[in-house]
Amino acid sequence: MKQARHPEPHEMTLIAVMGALSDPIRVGLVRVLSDGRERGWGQLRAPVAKSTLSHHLRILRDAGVTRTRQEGTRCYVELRRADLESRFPGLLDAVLNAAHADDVGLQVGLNDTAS
Amino acid sequence: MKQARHPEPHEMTLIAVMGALSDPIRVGLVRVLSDGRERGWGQLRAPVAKSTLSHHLRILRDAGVTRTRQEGTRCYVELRRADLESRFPGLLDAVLNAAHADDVGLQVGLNDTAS
DNA sequence: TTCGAAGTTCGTAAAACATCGAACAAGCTA
DNA sequence: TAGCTTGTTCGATGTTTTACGAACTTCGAA
Repeated sequence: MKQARHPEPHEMTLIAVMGALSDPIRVGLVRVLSDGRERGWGQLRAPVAKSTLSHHLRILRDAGVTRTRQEGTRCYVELRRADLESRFPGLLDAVLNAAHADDVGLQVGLNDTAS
Repeated sequence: MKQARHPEPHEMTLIAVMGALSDPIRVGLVRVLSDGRERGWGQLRAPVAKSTLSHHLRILRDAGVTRTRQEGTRCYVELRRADLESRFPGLLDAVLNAAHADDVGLQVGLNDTAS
């Protein structure tokens, strides 16, 4: 479990980001992270097997949408809001607003832990 | 070749639109149409077979991104800018700006016809 | 050092997608 | 009517995506 590679802003591509955000589970994950707070992997709740959740988080990470930090055996995920905004201005907000208005990604949430 | 069905604005889904806009050919088509002018099918130039182009135009149409109008054997395509804007505010512009800055979809263009 | 917890990776299977050429349907035109 | 033009649809193929469980790796705890 080595530290995963994250793309620099200039390495992000529109197509990869659009692809990453065209799956309801991943949009749900992004919504959960949209308050800017870093979340523990285990805190994330989605109706898929953990290997599948790992896969989705990888797609988001590889596209540059999220950043994953390792700490011991745990890892923490956060949205790369500023990087996305500088690279693709307005895109993330437009998607988040649309997802909110449309109730996309509600199947994803947080486990009830002491926040 | 009956008139194709187009989704009403309330039938459009974010996921379908994001999916439609996560392919470079389709982003290129949207860019070509982004000046708001209606274009003839035959005017559209993309490095794929015509059956494939037809497929891409269908994905865009089914997602609600474009409208296709039939006239005799010809058909004409246009961007549904206002519908998209009302349904997903800011999304199309963000994608178009990013695509422009990033040179996404340049393989798509117009045939040199008397405009 | 043995065990459990946390994620990732692997192997696999099913579905979706992109692509092509061929066949087709519908409307002009000769 | 016969033929041409314009796009769509069909059938096939290879790739990508989503998904699962099992196996694996790391680290922390007992």
